[in-house]
Amino acid sequence: MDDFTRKMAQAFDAAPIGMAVSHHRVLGICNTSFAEMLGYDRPDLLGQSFRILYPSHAEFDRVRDIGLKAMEEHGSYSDERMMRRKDGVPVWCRFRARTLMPGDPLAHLVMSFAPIRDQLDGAQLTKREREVLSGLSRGLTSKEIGRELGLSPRTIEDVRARLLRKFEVKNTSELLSRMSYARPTS
Amino acid sequence: MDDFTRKMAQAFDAAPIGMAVSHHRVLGICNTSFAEMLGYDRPDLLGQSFRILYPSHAEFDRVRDIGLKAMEEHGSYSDERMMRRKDGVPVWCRFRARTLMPGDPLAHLVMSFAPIRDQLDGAQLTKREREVLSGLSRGLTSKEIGRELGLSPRTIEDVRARLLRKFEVKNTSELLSRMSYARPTS
DNA sequence: ATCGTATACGGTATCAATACCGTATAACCA
DNA sequence: TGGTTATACGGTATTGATACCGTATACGAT
Repeated sequence: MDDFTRKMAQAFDAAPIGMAVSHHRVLGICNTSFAEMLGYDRPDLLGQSFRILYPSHAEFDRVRDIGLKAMEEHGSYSDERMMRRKDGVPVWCRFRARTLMPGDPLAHLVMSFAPIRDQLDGAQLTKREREVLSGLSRGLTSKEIGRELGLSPRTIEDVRARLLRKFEVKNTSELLSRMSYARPTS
Repeated sequence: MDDFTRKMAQAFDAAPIGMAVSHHRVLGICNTSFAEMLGYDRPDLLGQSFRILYPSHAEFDRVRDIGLKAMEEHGSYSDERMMRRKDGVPVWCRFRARTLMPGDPLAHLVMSFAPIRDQLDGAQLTKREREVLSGLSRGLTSKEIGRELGLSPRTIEDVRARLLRKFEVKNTSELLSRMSYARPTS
């Protein structure tokens, strides 16, 4: 066996980002990061439909055609989407895909999934935390976010402090550099 | 050779995100996306020092120890950094790394590179601005960045202010959230 | 039922960030 | 040659962030 092939396979497996290959929305192979990100043991995923990795059947249907045109034209596509962990917890991901068959993109897809909150390890954000994070990413002060949400600035500082603890970061700048963006989902 | 290995190698190669493996800062293997992102033909990269992929020797030295501690503790590290294309154009990237040897992290690294934006609103970052931005994304204060770069904290504040003006943002938090790839540009 | 956590708010103290004022040098460009 | 920008540094003044102290309610889990 070719040494390069072996090394590339090892790199795929150990990649610091979730990766998977699908054929017509059925998972062919994936790496360790991918299985871990979604809370599965890898063998349980092989051959499964991607249906189980989305929050709902509707969402699964919805994302199918998204990006099809881009992949037919450019061979690749990227967006942000919600995935569903085995325990039901939603995971926001930066999703990237490249098709190996531009004529029928879904026939052979190579995808990468980068969890947006990669330092959090299972903890999820509360509604308040998402709301505050949204304000912070827009450069608002605690006072301004408080006004926006109808709360005392002190409360915003509490939430902010909780975010810093959760992510084990020193300040808001480091927090935002670890996150992409957060919008309130409810 | 088993079929899985072959498929994983193909997935590595065709991944929609730049990937590379290094041994003590020398590139072992990389995929097509990685070579394309940096403007090289892949064969020209194999066996090369990562030095040529950074904007300067100083930058190359500077990023070496960043994240070492995190990798010793958690096995992985992630930040945002500037890479240098073959034609000299800087590329701002989301960088992720996992080490296969936590005792000596640089000995065997698997990395992914996701370009954040090809041009930052037309604004080119100077060397100083990149250095300061790097510190800010790690949560350092002006005083700490000044120490790291051997400059007065006042100078760091000047550079920081220039960054805020360039990107038309209110504060450092908004700056760093705009630098994140996942945030839709306004 | 008690524990932990999220929520919400008050105070105080300290440090950091930001915005101004100023000077100065060096580089580059029209 | 003058104009612009980046670099580098000093001062001061104000606002913001962060870390503590405290209280209180609500809710879910063990």
